[in-house]
Amino acid sequence: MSIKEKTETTGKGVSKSSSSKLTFKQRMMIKREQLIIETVNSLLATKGYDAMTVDEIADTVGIAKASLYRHFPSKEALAVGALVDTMQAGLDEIDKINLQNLPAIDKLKAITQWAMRLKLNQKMPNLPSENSQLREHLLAHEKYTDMLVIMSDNLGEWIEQAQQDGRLNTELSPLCILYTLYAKACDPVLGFLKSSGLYSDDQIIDMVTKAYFDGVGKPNEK
Amino acid sequence: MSIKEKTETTGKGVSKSSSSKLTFKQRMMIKREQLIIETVNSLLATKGYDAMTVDEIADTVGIAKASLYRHFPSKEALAVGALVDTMQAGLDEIDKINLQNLPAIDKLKAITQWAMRLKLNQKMPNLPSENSQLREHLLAHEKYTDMLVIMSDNLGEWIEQAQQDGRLNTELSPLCILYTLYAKACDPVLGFLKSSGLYSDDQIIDMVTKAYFDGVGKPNEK
DNA sequence: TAACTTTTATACTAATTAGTATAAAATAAT
DNA sequence: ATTATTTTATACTAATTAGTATAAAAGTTA
Repeated sequence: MSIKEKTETTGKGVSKSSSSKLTFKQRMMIKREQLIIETVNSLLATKGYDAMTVDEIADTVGIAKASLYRHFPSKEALAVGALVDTMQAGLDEIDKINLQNLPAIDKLKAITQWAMRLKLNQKMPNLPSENSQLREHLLAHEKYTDMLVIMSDNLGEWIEQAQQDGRLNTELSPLCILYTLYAKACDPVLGFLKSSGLYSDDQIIDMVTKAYFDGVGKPNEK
Repeated sequence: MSIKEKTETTGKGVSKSSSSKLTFKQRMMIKREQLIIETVNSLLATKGYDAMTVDEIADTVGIAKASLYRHFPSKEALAVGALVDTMQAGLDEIDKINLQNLPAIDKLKAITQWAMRLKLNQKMPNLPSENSQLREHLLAHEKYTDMLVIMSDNLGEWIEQAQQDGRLNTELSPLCILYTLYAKACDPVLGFLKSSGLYSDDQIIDMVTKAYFDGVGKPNEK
């Protein structure tokens, strides 16, 4: 491999900031890396990290394992790459929502529903379990933690604004609301309701949104 | 091993119905089986099925692996045993609650809080992920599915009663409420709030109960 | 003490799987 | 066409781990 043509690999992706001058090869590289990430996200969503094998990823993507390892140096790097990608998608969505001039409460509903739809489509990776190797790695990964902080700051602002607007329960601390909001992204209820076959995705999202914001208790008298 | 003294093993436990005439050995057997189950539940709660190893279980219990396999024939049987045990504890708790003459809504709060406390104490086993081997095994295990049906029927009655009492949101289907209730037993929010170090267990349970029944939205004006 | 049972420590097997090495095949570049 | 590069298929290593075999140690019963 000539130095001139050396492309950025190992999941860092071909840096998007390096102008629009990309060779055909680099384009293909990016395209395939996206496909890999999507596959890993799907497998993380359905099977979880431990049960997902690298051979399986390669087979699903349709490339040789050796090629996979030219993009990402390890299974953990694959998972981290997928989680970072999903986090970035969340940040992008937050930016998009911030462009519209909505009340804070509606911004919160919008991002919650975005996450739930991802989960329903089995594209939301499962969080690694509490004491896992992967979790430690994730929290040691600066890019990921940076993104997590940015997202939490942004959601935190929305939450505090919504409380000031009198649209969020002020008996609950912002931290508690933040965590419960994150939890919607991995809520098993969505999958259960879906597999019941009784509801459309939209109905499910509607129900769970109501349950979350209005509570399951005391009937809603409109 | 003489036939006379053959004790029930393999996780079925020494049948409690077989009178109170138990030899010392049988007592020890039961005692140890309980210890094993507790250990497995704790490991399932903290690490999950895949990351939990049989050697680890044996070490934690403090017995040899061979002895472990005299109680349970496989790793899956260990996990199923632990899940059945937790399910039984839930059914026992439901019976206990049914003895008190509470409004249905308070029964629902009571069982929810019982489950959350178990989770906070890291004794609530994590549900196996959607497409896992263990899940299939569980759903093929008659005892477990029977218990699940009994529990769901009982909770379903409470839910419908509470809706008739005007204490549960009637916009939500009983099925949706049932699933969200089950989800409280594995809600990651509890662990997050705990690890923040800001709240006592009671405070956490109080907050999450409020969030669940009253909703995070629209402030509670009492 | 002597006969019997259970537990333990240890070492093994067989299966799985992350990651690597290599040579052939395919693709691209000149 | 020829050269350089990349991908692929295949096979391998090394580590992990579920489950078993075995003989010594510990405990129980008579």
